Amino acid sequence: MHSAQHDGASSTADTILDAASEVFAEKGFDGARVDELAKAAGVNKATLYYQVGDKEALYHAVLERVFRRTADEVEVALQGSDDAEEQLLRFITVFAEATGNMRYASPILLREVASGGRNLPDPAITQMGRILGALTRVLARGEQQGLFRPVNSFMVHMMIVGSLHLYAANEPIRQRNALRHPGIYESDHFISNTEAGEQIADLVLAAIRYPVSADNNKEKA
Amino acid sequence: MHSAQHDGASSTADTILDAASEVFAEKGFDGARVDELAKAAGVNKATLYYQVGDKEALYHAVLERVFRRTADEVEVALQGSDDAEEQLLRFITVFAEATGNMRYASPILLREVASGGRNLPDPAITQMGRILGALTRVLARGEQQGLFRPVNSFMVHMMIVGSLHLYAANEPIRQRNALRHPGIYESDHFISNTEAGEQIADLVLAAIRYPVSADNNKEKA
DNA sequence: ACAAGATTCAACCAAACGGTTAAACCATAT
DNA sequence: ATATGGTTTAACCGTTTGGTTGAATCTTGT
Repeated sequence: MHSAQHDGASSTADTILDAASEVFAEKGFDGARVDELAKAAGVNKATLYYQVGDKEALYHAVLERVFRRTADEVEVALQGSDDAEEQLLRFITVFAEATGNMRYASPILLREVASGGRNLPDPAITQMGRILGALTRVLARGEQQGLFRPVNSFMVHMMIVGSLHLYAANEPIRQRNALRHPGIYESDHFISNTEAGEQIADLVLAAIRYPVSADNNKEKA
Repeated sequence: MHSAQHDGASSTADTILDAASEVFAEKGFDGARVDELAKAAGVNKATLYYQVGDKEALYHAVLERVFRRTADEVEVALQGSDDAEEQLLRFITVFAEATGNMRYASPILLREVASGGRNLPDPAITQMGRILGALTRVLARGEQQGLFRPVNSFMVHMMIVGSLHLYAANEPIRQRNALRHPGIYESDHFISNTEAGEQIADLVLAAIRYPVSADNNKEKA
């Protein structure tokens, strides 16, 4: 191998992918300029074409990588437990953590859905399928165990993914809205992504779990 | 008024806004071409500039209109009932209907959130606030009435809006995924937007309602 | 030390883009 | 009839854009 890349060290291509993830998240595919992508990665534009390919190839690579990472984290988190409730809790909190840490994930996902998957390559769809599959298995197990009531697992997936991505991506708008109303501070609008995950987990569990008893639950609040 | 517009008839500007809503939904602000916007409206490009203004002004007008329409429908739906549970049900189903009918609404919303509100004018934020405000009042009333447990109403808003917009905008990807797996047909992935609204309403109600009794609920499934 | 391939770069290009212009069109009032 | 002002249009323009090129510069095997 005549590559400049040493073992373990991050290659030029990785540097480009990292930078491109943030630029694409901020500007979207059409809004991002190739000059800007190159500049953000600190390489010449021709280097970008040499290392990754054209703008579309770069975008595809970014997409697959972000979904693969999320899917990996989720699948790992579900190992080592066979209690469905525990697994569901882990699924949601780990998903929330992942989207909170990869700040570019939510904007990219939302834009891609909005465009009808116009630039979504098949490998990226496969990664999304891994995430949905994991949740579906957890819900099925919970139903078998008599813990969860039967639900449309795809809609539960929409609830979890939709609320957490929307909340994470929302942040700039929430900030701006707070500036518009300097008098009042809505603490509900500014919880961390982790807290958001916990609250969504609480709500989703309450939504699908067979209730235990009316009096028990009232005390939780 | 020397305008060519007669009472009630739709003006050239309205025609442009209608067409632009669909083009912007499909392509996004950066992806939409002004020539394309003009062609979709059936007018000359200069007419578009004369009637509405530049590309950004057109986009702003589209945004405010779509959020205003949704907010109007939601607020109307809540009138004529003072039962919080009934109101919450109406909120969700009407919201689902509105996003289902205005097919451009979900892509536009998702893209705008993804971009951090970069092109979001203050009037549009005001409209979003009307929708959130309506839900917040319903939840507060339900809590007062002893029907709902105390929850972060912003996160409940994220759940409802996120899941329904994500589901609606998702459709092309679901279709494509179905083609990728011709053997299996996942009926859960292809319910109508109305049905999706009903399922989300069911889940959200279960999430925030004080449970009545374990045995009662098991029979509902 | 040197050959050879891998990698990076500044400069360049054609096409596409958002926006403008001056002229034409059309309905109405007098 | 014709003047008036709102409205529409084809043609045009300067800039930006994604992508390319050939030369320069590293890296490695011998």
